[in-house]
Amino acid sequence: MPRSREQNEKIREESKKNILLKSIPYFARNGVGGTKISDLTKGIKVSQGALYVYFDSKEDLYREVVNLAQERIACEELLKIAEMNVPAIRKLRYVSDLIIKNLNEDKTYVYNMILALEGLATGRSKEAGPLFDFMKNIIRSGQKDGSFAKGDAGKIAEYYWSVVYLYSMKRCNDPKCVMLNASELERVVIG
Amino acid sequence: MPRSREQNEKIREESKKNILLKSIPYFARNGVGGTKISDLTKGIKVSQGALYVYFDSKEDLYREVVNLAQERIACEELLKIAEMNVPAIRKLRYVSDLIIKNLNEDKTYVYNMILALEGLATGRSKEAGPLFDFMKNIIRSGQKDGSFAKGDAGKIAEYYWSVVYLYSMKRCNDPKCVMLNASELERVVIG
Amino acid sequence: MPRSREQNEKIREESKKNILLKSIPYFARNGVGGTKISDLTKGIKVSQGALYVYFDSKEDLYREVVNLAQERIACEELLKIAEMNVPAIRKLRYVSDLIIKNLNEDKTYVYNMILALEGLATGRSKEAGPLFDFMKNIIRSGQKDGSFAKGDAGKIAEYYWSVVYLYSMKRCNDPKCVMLNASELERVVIG
Amino acid sequence: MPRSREQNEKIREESKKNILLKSIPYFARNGVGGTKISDLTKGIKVSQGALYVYFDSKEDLYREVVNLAQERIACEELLKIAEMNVPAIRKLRYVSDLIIKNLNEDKTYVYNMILALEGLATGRSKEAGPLFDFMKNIIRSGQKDGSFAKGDAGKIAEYYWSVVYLYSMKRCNDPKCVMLNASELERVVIG
DNA sequence: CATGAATGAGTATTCATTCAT
DNA sequence: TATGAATGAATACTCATTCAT
Repeated sequence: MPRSREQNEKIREESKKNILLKSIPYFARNGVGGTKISDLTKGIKVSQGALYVYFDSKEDLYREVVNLAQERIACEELLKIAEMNVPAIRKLRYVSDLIIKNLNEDKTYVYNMILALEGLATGRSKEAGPLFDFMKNIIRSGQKDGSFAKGDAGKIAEYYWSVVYLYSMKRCNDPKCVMLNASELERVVIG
Repeated sequence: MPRSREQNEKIREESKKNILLKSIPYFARNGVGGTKISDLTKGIKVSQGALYVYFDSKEDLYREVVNLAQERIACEELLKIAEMNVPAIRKLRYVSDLIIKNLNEDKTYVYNMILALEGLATGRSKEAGPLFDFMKNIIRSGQKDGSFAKGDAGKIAEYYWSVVYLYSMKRCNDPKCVMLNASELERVVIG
Repeated sequence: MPRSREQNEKIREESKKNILLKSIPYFARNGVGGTKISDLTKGIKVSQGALYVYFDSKEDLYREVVNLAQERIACEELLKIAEMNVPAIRKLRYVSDLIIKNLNEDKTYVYNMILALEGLATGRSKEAGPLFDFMKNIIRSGQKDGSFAKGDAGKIAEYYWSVVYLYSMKRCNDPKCVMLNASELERVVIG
Repeated sequence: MPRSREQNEKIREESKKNILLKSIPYFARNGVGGTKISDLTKGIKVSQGALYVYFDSKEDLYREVVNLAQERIACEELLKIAEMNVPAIRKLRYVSDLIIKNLNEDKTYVYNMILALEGLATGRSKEAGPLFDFMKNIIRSGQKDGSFAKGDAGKIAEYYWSVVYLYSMKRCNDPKCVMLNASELERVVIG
């Protein structure tokens, strides 16, 4: 008996999601150029053919992986902090604590962060996506209430995330390296 | 009549230096993986054979290019600041001004900076070389006289250079992008 | 529907064997250095990529080709002669007849022989493998019963195979050249 | 004052001879394919350019090296044995003793022999040159007086030299290897 | 003529993508 | 659809030969 259209659709979705999720560590560790499709597919136990059913090219896969990583970083847990009714300085601390805690405890979080912020390190900050705007808003409100340093909120946000990115890279290469703490991370914002 | 040994020595040295210098923009813009030897040699107008006379492999060339870039960044002009008889906070400002000025005015400086700090972005901060130690010393002395923020001087130095690195990448991809200014750059150090 | 593991296993084995077998004439005729991968793959109608799926390098392929050639020469037909219950002198004649007949009739046999004995011509007689020991044993037993010449059995075996090798080379370069006959070949052993 | 035509001619001859002589070990050890011009010229302390003044190509140099090696093997000392007024069997022994003695004592002789006989191992026996005819004549006269085995003198000569060639290769690769003695070498001829 | 730096055609090897099963 | 063997264009590297000095 043939599967129904919905079942097929669901299976497709799941297969695709499976590939995306499992690809994250590979691209985070080695970048696009350093990741070989043959290694990747062997590692995630998917045939090369299957991969090309769901994605047009390695680049295409990479783009979708980055999008997924950004979604997973800019998750509800993080974004709802923006809506809290607390001063910007408290928001910033919540955010920083959350990030540092996750980077310390969750290797997958490290990978996602690297991918989510990879655009930063290659000068395509616009691709840093929602995280960028999220932080810019917090900074603006902190500057308004006088608790944050003055300056271009966009540049400062970039600043903040670049440090997060660098530390994510360090954790990725050396998972035992000492993490920065929240006040160190925030210094650039608070001044 | 054959050339003298010294003449040959000189020609060899110049050829090698020529390749190294002209390779800088290629590796800075595209990294090792993204740089094709055939493009590079065509671009710098040197035969592929000549390149392999002076370097064992693409990787070898890249390493030497990075070393050269580090030397050119950690030049006398910069390093003599460390020996000046002024407070750390003044030294820091001299350094920051110098860097920002050069990043603004000199595309080559941007390329050199990217290569010199590439190790940072891949978590191999030790490979950032003399720049790293140079900044650590300034930070330590600034912490001693109380003008700088407390904290692990190594981490803060990394912090500083990571921001420089990120902005260098931005300038490289978009030479018209707005540069950060000295006080923004220093905020993380001064706190 | 995907192939079963066994089907794939079989396909792989056959592909590898196919490459090995078809490579024999190329390496026999031109040696490793004289054989170009591009020519070889074009000639045997296999993509270069496929070759490198099964073999790490040209050298690796060559080694395996030599091993195969040795197996094919030291085949059952030949080796069972050693176990016959006849005097050494009869064994030697059987062996010589078999070799000469095959060299005369079968171009492939010529190629295999060249590859199997190539080690001889480069002074690495140990690599001549089982053929070498096989002949040494016959010679020893012939020396015991007095029908063969005295002397170091190893050296005499080398002698015997070197003549076989030389004639194989001649047949390879000029398939119409006059073959030596069994008694000429055996003279070195029988004395 | 410019050199006279004769002086120039002499200098040319000497330079050329120098290259030829010094190239012998390289080609003997590694063959044409295995010998790199860059290694060769560095080893014999001659510039690459100079080599191409005297020889049109690597192949050309190789041919001349082989010719020289053949001359040096088929030297007066050897060839005058043919004219001696002694039975063929004595001539053969003189020849065998001379060859074996030289192969044992003189590395250069080993190299020359390899080059002189290389044609044999590649089935181009005609290129074995004067040595071939020399031995054929001795064999014919030995067959006439009944002291040698019957058979095609040409084939037997090839036989004889092939063994000399193989042992030269062995000495070349392992100078400590045990040499064969005259009666072993002659067996194929005497029968 | 001598030199050795430079050339570039040639060769081995890799890897994203395709396709028969 | 799923599979992984096969493809071949792309790429790093080599080396006989040339040529400016």
